[in-house]
Order: sequence, then C-alpha cells, then structure tokens
Amino acid sequence: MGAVKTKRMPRAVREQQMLDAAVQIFGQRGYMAASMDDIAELAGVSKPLVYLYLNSKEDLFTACIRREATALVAAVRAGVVAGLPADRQLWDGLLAFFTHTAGHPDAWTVLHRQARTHGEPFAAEVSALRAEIVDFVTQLIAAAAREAHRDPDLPEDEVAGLAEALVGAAESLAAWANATEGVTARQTAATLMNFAWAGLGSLMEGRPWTPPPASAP
Amino acid sequence: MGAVKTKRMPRAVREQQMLDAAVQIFGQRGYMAASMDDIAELAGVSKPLVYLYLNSKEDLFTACIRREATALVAAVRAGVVAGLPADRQLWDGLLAFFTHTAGHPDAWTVLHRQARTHGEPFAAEVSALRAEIVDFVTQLIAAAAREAHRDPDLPEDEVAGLAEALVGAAESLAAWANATEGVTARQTAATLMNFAWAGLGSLMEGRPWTPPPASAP
Amino acid sequence: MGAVKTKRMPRAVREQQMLDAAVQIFGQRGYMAASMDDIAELAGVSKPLVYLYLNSKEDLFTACIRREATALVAAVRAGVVAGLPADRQLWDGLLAFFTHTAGHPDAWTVLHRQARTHGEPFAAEVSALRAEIVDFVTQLIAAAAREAHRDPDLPEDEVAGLAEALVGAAESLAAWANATEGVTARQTAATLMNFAWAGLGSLMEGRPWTPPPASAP
Amino acid sequence: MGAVKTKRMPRAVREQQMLDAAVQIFGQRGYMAASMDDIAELAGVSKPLVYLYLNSKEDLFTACIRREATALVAAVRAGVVAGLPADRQLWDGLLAFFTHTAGHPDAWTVLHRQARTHGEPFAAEVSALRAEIVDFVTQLIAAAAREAHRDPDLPEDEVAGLAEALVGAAESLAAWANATEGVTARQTAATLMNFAWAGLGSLMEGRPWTPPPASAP
DNA sequence: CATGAATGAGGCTTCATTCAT
DNA sequence: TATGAATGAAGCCTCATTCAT
Repeated sequence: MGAVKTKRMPRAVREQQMLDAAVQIFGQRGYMAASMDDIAELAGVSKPLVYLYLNSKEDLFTACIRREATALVAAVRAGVVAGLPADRQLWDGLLAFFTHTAGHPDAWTVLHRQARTHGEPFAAEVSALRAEIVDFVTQLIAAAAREAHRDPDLPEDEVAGLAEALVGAAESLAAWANATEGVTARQTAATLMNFAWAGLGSLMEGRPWTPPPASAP
Repeated sequence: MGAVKTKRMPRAVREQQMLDAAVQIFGQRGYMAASMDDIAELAGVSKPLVYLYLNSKEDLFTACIRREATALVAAVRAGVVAGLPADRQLWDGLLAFFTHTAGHPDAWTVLHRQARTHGEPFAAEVSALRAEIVDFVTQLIAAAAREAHRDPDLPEDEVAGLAEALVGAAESLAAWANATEGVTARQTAATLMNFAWAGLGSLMEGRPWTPPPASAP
Repeated sequence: MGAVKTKRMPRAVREQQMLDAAVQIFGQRGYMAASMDDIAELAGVSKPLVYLYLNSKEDLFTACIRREATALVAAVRAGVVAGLPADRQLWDGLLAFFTHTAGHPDAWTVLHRQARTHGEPFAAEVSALRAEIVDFVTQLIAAAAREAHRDPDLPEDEVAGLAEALVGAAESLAAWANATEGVTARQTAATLMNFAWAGLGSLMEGRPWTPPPASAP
Repeated sequence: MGAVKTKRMPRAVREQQMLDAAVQIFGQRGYMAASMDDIAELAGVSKPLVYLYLNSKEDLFTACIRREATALVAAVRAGVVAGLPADRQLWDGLLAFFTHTAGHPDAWTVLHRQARTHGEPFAAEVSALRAEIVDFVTQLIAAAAREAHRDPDLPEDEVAGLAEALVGAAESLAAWANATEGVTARQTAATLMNFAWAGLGSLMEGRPWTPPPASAP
C-alpha cells in the first residue's frame, strides 16, 4: 500500500513521501514503536535515503510535527473570515479545526498524543502551535465580550482560563471524534459550541456560581 | 534518589515500591521509552525480582494503571458528600480530582496519556475509570437540572454529551495544570466550574446559539 | 498433579520424589529447557531444598541418569534366566527391556536422548549402561553360535558388530514404540527378534552376501 | 578457528557460512545450549546479520535441518544406480549413507539427535527425510523378494516392519560409528548388510523363530 | 541519486544459584 | 528441616545508524 516505487524523483517530492509515511507510522505505532525500516519501506525508498534526507529519527519526527502543525494552523486560519462577529469566527475556526483533524487523523495523533508523550525536543514544537491557537481563541472571547458590552468587568486571567479550557476541550473532542464511528466534524463543532455558549448554568436559571470557602485544614 | 536500599522486605511492600518506581518512570519517559532496568534501579531492587513479582513489562504497566485508577476514583469519591446540592457535589468532585492529579502528576500522565497512547491491553483499563467518572457527572447534571425544575425538557442525549465534554475538558485541564507553574487545584476547578456553569453565552446576553447552515460545496 | 505436599518426610523419600519429578521434567522438556523451578514445584518442595539435597542441576541430572540406568539394567537382568538356550535368553532380555522402557518412557528419553545429547559429564554415565548391555548381547550371540556348532568360524569382530547393530536397533525401536500408539512391548520385541533371526537373506534362498570390491578412487 | 573475516560478501554466500557455523554449533552443543552469539562469532559475522538473514533461532535451526536433510538424501540418491540388483542397490545406498554421515558428523547429529529431541516445528522436518528413505528401502526389499521369486508370500506389513527396523538400525549405527574411533563407512555398511542379510538365524541352522507364549500374570 | 551489507548498543526475559531466617 | 527473598549472568531479539559501492 506504500507509495508506488518510482525512480528518480526530485528531492522535494521524495521528502514529502517520506514525511507522509512517517506521519502514518508514527501516528499508528507511536514514536518509539515506529521503526525506520517500516517508514522507509512504506515510503518506498531505502533506509539510507531517509537518513540522507532527514538525518535521524528525531529529526524526522520533528519534521513531521512541524509540517503537520503548520498545516493545521493554516487550515484553521483559512476557515476564519476576519470581519465577522466573534461567535461566527469561533464557529468557523472550530469547524475548520475538526474538519482538518478528522481528515488527517494520524497527523492529529502525532501532534496531540505522540509529540506530547515524548520528551523535550518535541513537546516544544507543539507548544508553539497550541499557543497560537489559544491566543486566537483568547482574542475571540475578548472580542465577544466587547461586542456584548461586558468590557469593564472581564479580568484577563479569566479570559485566559476560559480559552485554555475551550482549547483543551476541543483537543479532547478531536481525539474522541476520530476514535468514534460516524461523528462528523460539524457535529463535533456543534457539541463544543453548545457547551461553551449555553453552559450548564443556563440550564439552571442562570444563577451565578461561586466556590465555597476553602475548609479549614 | 531511589528508595533506600533495605534488604529482605515482605513481598507486598516491595511490590508497592516497584509500582511507585514504575509509575514515575512510565509517567516521565513513556511506556516504550521506560526500561525495566531503570524501573528496577529506581525501586532499589534487581530486575529479576521485578519479573518475579510482576511478570512482564506489560503486566507491570497494567498494574500501575489499575492501582492509579483505583486511587483516583477513591479520591474523587472521598471528596463528594452525597446529600449536598448538585453544583456543590460537582465542585467537590472536581476539586478532589484536580487535587489528586496535581498531587500525583506522574500517575495522571500514566492514566491520561500513556495508557491511551498504547494499544488495547491498556486502553481498556482506563476506559473503566473514565466510564465511572462520566457516569457520576451525568447523574450530577441530571440532578442539577431537576433541582432547577427543568425536568421536562432535558433530553438524555444532551446530558450525556455535556458530561462527555465536561470530563474531556477536565482531563485536558488536569494535564495543563500539571504542566503549568503556579496553578492550584482550586484555581483549576474554579476555571472549569465557571466555564461549565456560566458558559460563554452568558457573556453575550444569553441568547442561544445555533450553527449557520452548511455552505454549498 | 505433583506429589502431595506432606511435611517432614525422611530425606531418602524426599530425594526420590525429587528424582521422580526431575526425570519427568527432564524427559519431557530436555535438560536445558527444564528449569529447577519446575522440578521443585512438581516435587512439591522449595527450590533451596533441591539444592540442599542434590547440589546442582548437573548433579541432579547425573543422579537421574544413574538411578534410571541402574533400574533398567536390573529389570533386564531380572527378566533373563541363566540356564536357558541363548535365543530364549535374548528374547527374555528384549521383552524385559521393552517392557521397562514402555513403562518408564520419560526415563528412557532421559537415558537414550537427553543424556547423549549433552556433553561429557552425562554421556559417560550412559556409556556404562550401554557397554553392559552390549556385552550381555555379545555373549548371547557367541553362545548361540556355539550351541549351533558354528564355533570355529565366527570372528570376534563380527560378533561385536552384530551385537552393536542389535542393541542400536533395540534402542531405536524403544523410542519408536514409545512414540507410537498401541504398540506393546511383546510386539516390539517380536519385530526385533524376527529381524535378527530371520534376516532379509532368508527371504532370498539364504545365499550369502559379500560386499563388492571398493571401486578405484 | 572461525571463517576468515571477509567483509561485504553477497547474501547467498554469507547465508551458507552461517548455516555451516550453525550446524557445527547445534551439532556439538545441542539446540538449546547453542547460543546465537557463538554461531555468529563462528560464522564471522555480527549477530544482527544472522537475524537479518535467518530470522530467529528456530528458523535458523529449521534451515539447518532442511539443508542437511536435502544433502543427505541427495548423497544417497547419487550413490545408487537404478538398474542393478536390489542387494547391490541396498549396499550402495548404505555405503553412501554411512559415507555421508561420517563426513558430516555434526550434520548427522543435528538430523538424528537434535531435531528429534526438540518439539514439533523440527521433528516434522526430519520425518519427511526419514519417510523418503524408509520408502526407498521398502521398495528395495520388495524388489529383492521379487528377484528371489518369493513374490506370492510377502505381506506388505512385514516388508514395512523390516524396512523400519533396518533404517532404525542404520541410524543408530551412524551415530555409533561417528562416536567410535577407526570405523570406516565400509565397515559399518558391511556390518549392517550382514546383520540384515544373513541374520542371526542363519547362525543357528536357519530354523525360524517364534516367541514363547506369554506367561500367566 | 540510491542501496545492499553490516554492526554497536540496548531492551525484555529467564535461569541457576544463594542468603537469612 | 525448610523456605521466602533476592540476584549475577546470560540469552534472544530489534533498532538506529553507517559504509562502500
């Protein structure tokens, strides 16, 4: 099922084939369990060529992360139109996000699970991606609050926390959706929008909620 | 750094030491990257003893998962008082959850990331844990709705979806809180409570949110 | 299925239990694949006791060989009555031999296969057994020839070769009979007696056979 | 002592070197006691190369058995000329057989002792070899009987039994000859030929032999 | 540009054997 | 007499990585 064995391709193309194979193997088997043999075979090239182009397993994995992170951010960016209202932008962003993760499940596994599961060279790569998305969501939430004329009373901390929670939920849902049969990206996005927008409180007459005081030790 | 090298301990004690070491190593390095050598050394015993008591790397990992899953469920149960109002129960549960995950970060990594990242013997172990917690949350949400006299109109599906999303967000936040300096369990719990209770929608005049129609392809 | 676990038995009895277990395990699994753990467990004692009584795996194996070799020789001796004609003695010996090997298949495996398969400490033990039996057969053949008044013309070398061939065939047949369902010791002995007595030549008018001259190199 | 260390040989050649080494080590030490390290060292290569070419200890052993079984059958076939009388064919076959086993003692040990001593993957391999030889001998015996005009009265069963016994004796003798100083293949073949042709009965007036009735228990 | 040949290092697992009680 | 606790050593196997062509 690997790439058709064609000889003498330009380097850029060969590299992409290798990355395709690597993402698939890394996503399905995990970083440590993936073997360079398997990747080379799936890519339809010999192992020394993989080393010639991509140096080492670590570099290869890093290249995968970078390529897929870039692609994911680009997909989300492409889905959002700048001038629209905040909730519409959030919806569009989520839809683009879940569409991309559903379309590239191995890539999402690599980014969400494998890269974070293994030590420092890789976790940092994903942090950039995540930071960018959290930042985008933070701005949307702030904008939404502004549009709703709630500007005076929204502490920056709380916005950041909400954004973090929303992104965390989205990440979780993306993995869950990929692992579950018959869930579309639209459905996943709608679930999260409902959760975020309506909340549980709205079920209960909107009365605000405050934590009880910490009990004495 | 490892356990003090004491000779001739009863089997039960040694087993716990081994599990302690294993959780730490598995949590920090991942299942595949963890070596039985390292675990044995950290536990202060020789490798054959680890095999004598715990059979194989796979069995050792499973034992870790089971022990930590049991401990986590027990901690959450212990934090919740049955008769109180639903929102208070949810708060108490979340607080206990985040307190436990913050106090046992390696254990949480093992449960949340490592066990899920590697195939079927392990994922199933965690599913039981997760199912139990989702169930608990589902009942709380239903109870909350009942308390708020919203009983007629809450489809079971929606409650289940909300519970899923809430648990997913909690899982993500636990990992995030462990990875972030200076975040207390109370803060993490409060963030999630706010997100879940107030929702984003309450920021915006409470108007319900509906997805736009899918654009033509 | 191991020996019933009874405490405080006299040493001699315990030792026999251990040897019983060892013969069974060595016979079924082979010397190298047999583990002292398995033997101790089957014998119903702890491993250190095995070492206390029998020193080492090598010594244990040697003890097995010696015990079984002695028993086999004794069985054959007991089956033969001194004064009878040579052919009757041979028959009785073979019958006793095949009866014993059929009744103690693991012991026969240990003697015939395992002991010879592994290096020098063990092969020597079995050689004594074999030498004794070959010698017995040699004398019988010589006696038979004498009874038949063929004394002048039977070179010692040829007698020895015939004895060797007969014993070899018997060893082979014992293993084959144990591995084959529904073959009795009598049948096995009869097969060999027929082969030895009648020979193939008797099928062909008894004309003697002589090797062709070696072809020039 | 090992093969001369020549680098970069074509795969087929290296594989034969490895099999040579494996047959020697397996034959001298036994399957379980042989270590892949020793085999690799004797072959003059690193262990991973052995695994790359031959997969596993089990596969390596099987490859040895197959190669040596094939070679032995080929040697016997080459020694026999089809048109000659049956006794001459049998003699030629035995001579070729004992010549080959004497020339390749380790190979014979592998086939006769090691392969049979260890369980099912291997025993089956040798059974094919044995079956082929038994078949060949069976036909020769039948042909000999026919040449001697004994066609009416030779039950198939008896022919088969005689062939079994003859082959068993040959196998035993081959091992014995290899273990005994100064015995040539010609001598071994002659011993067996005499035993088979003349029989012991011819020493004793040719009177047929019948077992005494079983004694009452 | 591309690869067949080759390996050092390390991981999982098991075993014979001993000590301290 | 008897054993639960413990380990040094070794074996099978795999992998990332490099040469020489």
